[in-house]
Amino acid sequence: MTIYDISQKSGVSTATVSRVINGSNAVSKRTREKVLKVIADCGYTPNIFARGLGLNTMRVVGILCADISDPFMSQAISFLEKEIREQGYDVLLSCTGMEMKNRRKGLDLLLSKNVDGVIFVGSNYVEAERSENAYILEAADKAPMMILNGRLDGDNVYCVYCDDKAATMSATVWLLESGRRRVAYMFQSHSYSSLKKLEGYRQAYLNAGLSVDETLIIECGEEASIPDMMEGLSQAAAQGVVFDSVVTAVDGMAVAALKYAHSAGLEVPGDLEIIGFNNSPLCACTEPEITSVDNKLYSLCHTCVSTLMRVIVGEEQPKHSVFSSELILRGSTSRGKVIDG
Amino acid sequence: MTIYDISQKSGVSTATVSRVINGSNAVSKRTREKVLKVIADCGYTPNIFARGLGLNTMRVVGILCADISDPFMSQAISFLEKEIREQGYDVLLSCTGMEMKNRRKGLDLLLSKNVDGVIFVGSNYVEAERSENAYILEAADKAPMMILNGRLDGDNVYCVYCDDKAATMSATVWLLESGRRRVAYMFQSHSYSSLKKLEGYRQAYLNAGLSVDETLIIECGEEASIPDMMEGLSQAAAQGVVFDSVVTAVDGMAVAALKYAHSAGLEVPGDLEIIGFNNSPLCACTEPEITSVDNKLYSLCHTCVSTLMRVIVGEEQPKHSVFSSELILRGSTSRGKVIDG
DNA sequence: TTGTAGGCGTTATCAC
DNA sequence: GTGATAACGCCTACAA
Repeated sequence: MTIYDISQKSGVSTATVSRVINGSNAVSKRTREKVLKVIADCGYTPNIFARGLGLNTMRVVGILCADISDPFMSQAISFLEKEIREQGYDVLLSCTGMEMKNRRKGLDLLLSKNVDGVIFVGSNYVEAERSENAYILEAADKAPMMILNGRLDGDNVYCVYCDDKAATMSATVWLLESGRRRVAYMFQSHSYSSLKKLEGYRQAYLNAGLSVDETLIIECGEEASIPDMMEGLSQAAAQGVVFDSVVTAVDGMAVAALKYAHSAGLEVPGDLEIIGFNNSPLCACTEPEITSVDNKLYSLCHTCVSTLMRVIVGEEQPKHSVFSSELILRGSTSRGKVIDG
Repeated sequence: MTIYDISQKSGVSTATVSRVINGSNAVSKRTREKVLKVIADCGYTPNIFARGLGLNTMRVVGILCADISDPFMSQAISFLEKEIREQGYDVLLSCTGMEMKNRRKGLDLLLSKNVDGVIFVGSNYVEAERSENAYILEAADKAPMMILNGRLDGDNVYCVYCDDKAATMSATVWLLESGRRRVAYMFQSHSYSSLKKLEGYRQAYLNAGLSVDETLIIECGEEASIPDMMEGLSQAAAQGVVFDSVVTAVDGMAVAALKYAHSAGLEVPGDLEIIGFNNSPLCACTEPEITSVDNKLYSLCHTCVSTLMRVIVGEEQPKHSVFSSELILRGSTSRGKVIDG
């Protein structure tokens, strides 16, 4: 069943059928209805490949992420997919893990399918070191690159992110103002975002006129599991590091901190206050629930997609869209209003 | 840069270039090398749309799910995506929610992109009522339909699932054999899988020579949140329903049950034992951790993709692949070996 | 408002 | 082993 069959059955030319399909208004009402009826009767759908060949697009945007089984990423992708679909585009998904070689390959594969744009998901997907991101800058030649929760400057590269430095700073300040003096900071990756958060942590101490105790900065391996991270805290404690609160780079680490507290017989928030990052559903699964930095994921995703769509149609768009975070108070901190189950 | 340019620059025909690109061995070594060099020099890549038009495939499989932000689904999709990519196919993702109209539309959209196969993810995606699934049977005309964690019989429809009835039965039996007599069952959807689980719950009581108290079967709304589900248990308790343990249809409900216990001042597992379903990462985030039914998600996904690939190349394949589950013991139950943090 | 015809870039089928 | 050339199905000037 091709456009040619339809044109025959409805006694018009293929051009007219094409016009009807594409909603051109240069078709008489009578003709349109006649053709539409034949199309409906035959259950005809245009061949997407032929159309792609002519138009040089299949209306698809590629999404690249390290690991979709991560709750934060899957939440992001859930938002993105919905927005993208509403714009009449499809989503090609590629999960590459963190290995650079695979990230490159994933992007190339997406480009080889002539996607109309690429979205990089995950604060840890874009490296702090600019040279590491060269492959993205090159790719931007072929399609717009959208960086969600990361920063990268380049032609045809657009970033949508939360001010992570300010966010971690205010989380740390919150604890300092609650009277805590030994705020630990836990993090994993060396992404741009991760380093910004660390800066924010330091800034909070500096602004308070206090100096930073470097032993309070606890780094876990890139692939650390919950037990690994608990172990990290245990070891720090065993080595004499004293901390009365923890700020973490992601919620998963906050869960680990909570479980560490439980295993060490510490009461939360009395003995240990904990603040996570991302305000993911995980925060509502624990007891007590976890205070976390809401980095406005929905807004980020919405802006990301709408910016991309405008770029695709050739509109000038801001290279950076920056949102502010918000501290969502729950039971793992003691001061202020508490939202808990 | 087209295949024609390459043919000119290397002084051969487009046919030969095409042969080289596609690894045909009917090309002399000399010619091949010459062409390969030109291709490399020009950085030429074949136009994917033109190729799609000729071959009538773009090597893409569609994945359909209700909600990728659900940890279980995102884990499944993570596994599936990896396997699919290893087979040289790309993944087109569509999250449709549970509304039937949208599920239909999602499938149609995927089919209109001429995907080589469709995978339905999620035990609650395929309905118990066969007539509700008619749209899938029709679609099977155009591409193989793979049902992950659900059952549906039809031409070109393949199912890969865990024996949910047996799984829930053994979870319930486990509690009965621990001496519990008031095992509640919590569930949400009316999917095939969900009904099978309920059957398993009933069967456990029957096999033990006990009768089922229908008030112990607690149904939550399709879209119930954790607080909603906690409320469901509270209400049941308030209405005089006595239960000493809970089996749930998904882990999220087990989290809710745990939080209910906490709010009601019940000790877990002493006053209330809890068993979840799916063995998702959530189970390791709570205190105590949650005993859950492992339904062998990785194996399901692996088999699903390898079956699909074989179907695509025309091999005869089993219409049903059934796996057995396993109860993973953690701190929310009291008997036997406990894996906990 | 409608029709004709050429082009999009590959692959496949023939001959040679 | 290689080269012409005809599909593949749609879109879109350009003509009428």
